[in-house]
Amino acid sequence: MSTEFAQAALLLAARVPPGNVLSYGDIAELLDAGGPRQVGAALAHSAGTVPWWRIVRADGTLPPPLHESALSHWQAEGTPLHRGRVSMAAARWQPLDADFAAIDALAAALRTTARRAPGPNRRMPLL
DNA sequence: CTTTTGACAGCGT
DNA sequence: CACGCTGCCAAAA
Repeated sequence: MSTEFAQAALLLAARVPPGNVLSYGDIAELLDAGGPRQVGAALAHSAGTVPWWRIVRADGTLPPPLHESALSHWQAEGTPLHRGRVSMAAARWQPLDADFAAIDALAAALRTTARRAPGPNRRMPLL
């Protein structure tokens, strides 16, 4: 079972529309919890259950093994690229007001459920 | 309790 | 553009 943060990170990642991306750091910042590395850890553990190619490093690249395979997805979705890497300025997802509401709710839920001993009934209020 | 380890980020050289 | 370093946060050893 994954941590609350991991679930929240994956849920948020799943909200990123095709053709857009968010950086690992963006996820952490939007959730106002953890850090880029925690987001990376969450995705690493997810094993394909989310559109992982929409979460990239701040410079628009992905670590060696993933970068190449991500290219086909980016091309298929029409993600703005620039010299083989994602053009962050153009591709970065700009959440709408409705999205922010959902994200804030998610972050708030995370804040209240996280940090307590892993009890039998820890549940993330889904979107 | 301390150390190591990551799908990271930013800055200096 | 490429390294190299430091800062970062949490989980695992």
